[in-house]
Amino acid sequence: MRVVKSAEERKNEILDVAEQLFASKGFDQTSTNDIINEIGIARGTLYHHFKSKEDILDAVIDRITGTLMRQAGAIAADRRIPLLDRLTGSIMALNVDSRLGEEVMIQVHKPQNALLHQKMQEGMIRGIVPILSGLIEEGCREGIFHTPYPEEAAEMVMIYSNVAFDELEDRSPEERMRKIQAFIFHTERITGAEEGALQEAILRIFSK
Amino acid sequence: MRVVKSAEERKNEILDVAEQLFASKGFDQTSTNDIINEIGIARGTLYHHFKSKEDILDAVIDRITGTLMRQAGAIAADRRIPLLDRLTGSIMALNVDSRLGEEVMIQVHKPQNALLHQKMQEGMIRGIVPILSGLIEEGCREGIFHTPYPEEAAEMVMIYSNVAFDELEDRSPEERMRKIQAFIFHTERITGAEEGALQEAILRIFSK
DNA sequence: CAGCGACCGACAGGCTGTCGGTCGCTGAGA
DNA sequence: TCTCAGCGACCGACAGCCTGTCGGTCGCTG
Repeated sequence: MRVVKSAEERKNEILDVAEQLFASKGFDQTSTNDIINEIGIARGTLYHHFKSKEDILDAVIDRITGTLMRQAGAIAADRRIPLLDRLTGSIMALNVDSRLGEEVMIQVHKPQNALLHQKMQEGMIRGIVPILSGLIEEGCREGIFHTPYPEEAAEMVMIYSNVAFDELEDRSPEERMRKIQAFIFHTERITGAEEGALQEAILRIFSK
Repeated sequence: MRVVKSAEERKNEILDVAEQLFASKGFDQTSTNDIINEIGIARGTLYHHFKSKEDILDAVIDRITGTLMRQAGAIAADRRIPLLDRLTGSIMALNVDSRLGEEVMIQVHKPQNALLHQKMQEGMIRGIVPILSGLIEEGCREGIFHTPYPEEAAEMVMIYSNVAFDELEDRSPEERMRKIQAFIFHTERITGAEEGALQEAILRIFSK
């Protein structure tokens, strides 16, 4: 049967299904047949809306990173919140909640999803680093942070949290806690914050 | 024509060709046909020696990371060299020379080679982090470094250098220099070294 | 000369992307 | 209000790849 929808509606429908399948099986293991069978459209329709399978992946990632960046950006720009809390808050916004990409985030780390992971990481870094480095610069002017390399500092923090927390899934709770503690400690050192300052900010967020 | 070789010889022949092809075209873009045509063997022969295409990739990566790790390990263990020089030396051994994997290293960063890149990174981290963290612990005992998290410090330094220097290829020389300076600066901060200490060690290496 | 293991190549089954053609919807003109 | 042309969403067969399998061959060695 032939059901016509607007291009935008159909595109989103494809992205929804693709995101779900990529998340549960990985990109390589998901065939375009899986996608079109799930939706009930023909091969031609899929390729009418997207020029390749990888094009679909890119669009899925754009949607997710866009959402994450908007959330992080909103926190970073909210001047009612103390600066340190904005920094920790926007980093945490990337690794936790975010309803939309949640499933993807869980599966993203499997070895099979290398392309997904890499593209996502690239997109995140491009989008988030400027936000974080803005916060760090602001902190330098306020005397909270001290570093001649705010941008690279942001980059280092982002990259580490992205890669290292991937392998956290299958660790013991103690190990996880240690890694997180270490991450906070190193972020303080890199940004030149006072020791324990970020730690406090994080406790402040959780106590709410 | 039928040429019989020992299993080991044939395996290495396959790995040599695969490494070269993966490096120049990427893993996904290299078909098993490319490999067997280049060597002049049949499909069955390839699958007699390796159980899958990915198995070949794993073997290629093992060879490369093994070589790099041996080099870095040798430097790290050479007690005739000052500790700081051993640290910088073993990190540098991973990103520069290494004749064998050179071509691969150049192409590894292309977006298409995501799987190659990720597997390589994982292997490197697993192998190098213990070496570096050993050096850092040693430095802590000597009073050169100061950190409660030597292992995570090593991890952070390794991950960053692996990811961030990927995108360095297409930057201006000034930007590169800045990134490298920043990396050294942050490594000092993370390890709790005196500011400028690593910088000096690196200059010492290059001046030879 | 037997047996092992390196080697062969046809084949099954799956994949992506293409292309000529169909059909529903919309809006302009009668 | 009716008609009809054109646009764009949609279809599905097909070409041309791909990986991995399997029964069988043949060289070497003891």
